[in-house]
Amino acid sequence: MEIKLTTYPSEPCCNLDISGEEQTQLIAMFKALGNPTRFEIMKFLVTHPTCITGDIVEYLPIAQATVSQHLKVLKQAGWIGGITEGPATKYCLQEDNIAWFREKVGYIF
Amino acid sequence: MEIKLTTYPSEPCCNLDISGEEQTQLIAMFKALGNPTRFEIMKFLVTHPTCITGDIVEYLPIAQATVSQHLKVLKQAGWIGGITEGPATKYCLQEDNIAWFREKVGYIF
DNA sequence: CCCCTTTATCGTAATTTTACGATAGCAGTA
DNA sequence: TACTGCTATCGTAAAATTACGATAAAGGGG
Repeated sequence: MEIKLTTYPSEPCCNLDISGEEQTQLIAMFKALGNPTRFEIMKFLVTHPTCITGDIVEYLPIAQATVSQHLKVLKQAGWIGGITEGPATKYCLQEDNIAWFREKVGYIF
Repeated sequence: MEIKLTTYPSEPCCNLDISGEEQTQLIAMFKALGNPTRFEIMKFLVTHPTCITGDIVEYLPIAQATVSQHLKVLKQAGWIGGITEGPATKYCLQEDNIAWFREKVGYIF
């Protein structure tokens, strides 16, 4: 027979069990994705792996300098990585960090 | 026998298959959590369900007005809900929205 | 009704973010 | 070496965010 508690403590819908460096890293990733332009860049990279900066500039309605700045934010947050390829830079999703994000979010929510 | 492709298209590590209103909502939730103070408020609410604003003000080293502002952001993003209880306001996690967030993130990553 | 408690909002200052044009740097090519 | 193409960085302006004190609003107690 199952005994059910009808009073507190009730089961919280998430634990948010994270702290320190990991929390800082996760917050940085949240912050980076909390911007429509950067989210679009991420989506573009899913369908256009290893594309170069110019491809993204061509795709988005914003200036090249702004795109470069957003790419820097995404890179520093760990979402993407850039590889210099001649005069261009090829960007791609940082799969290991994305996997880490997926696991952490899956655990704390 | 399994045939393995060694060239593109390779399997992307996430699909980010979202758009429109849902994407806007998700970005707003990312943005709201992309702030250390607001993240701490969320963590506090996990361990202190239905606490009032004053409890959070007491816990955090920032002014009451600032806390109230952060609570507003979290509420508008859908993370929390507030119930007026006499002169005070009881805040709690918005479980349904959090569940939605968990499912969406689980799907697109 | 007056006061006290609690919280949201207002006004404002400092900081950060976002965006752009201009420029510099770097790799490849003629 | 000069030139072209591509991208990062610089300088700067506009907008948004963050933080605070002061004030207003609203509920409950005397």
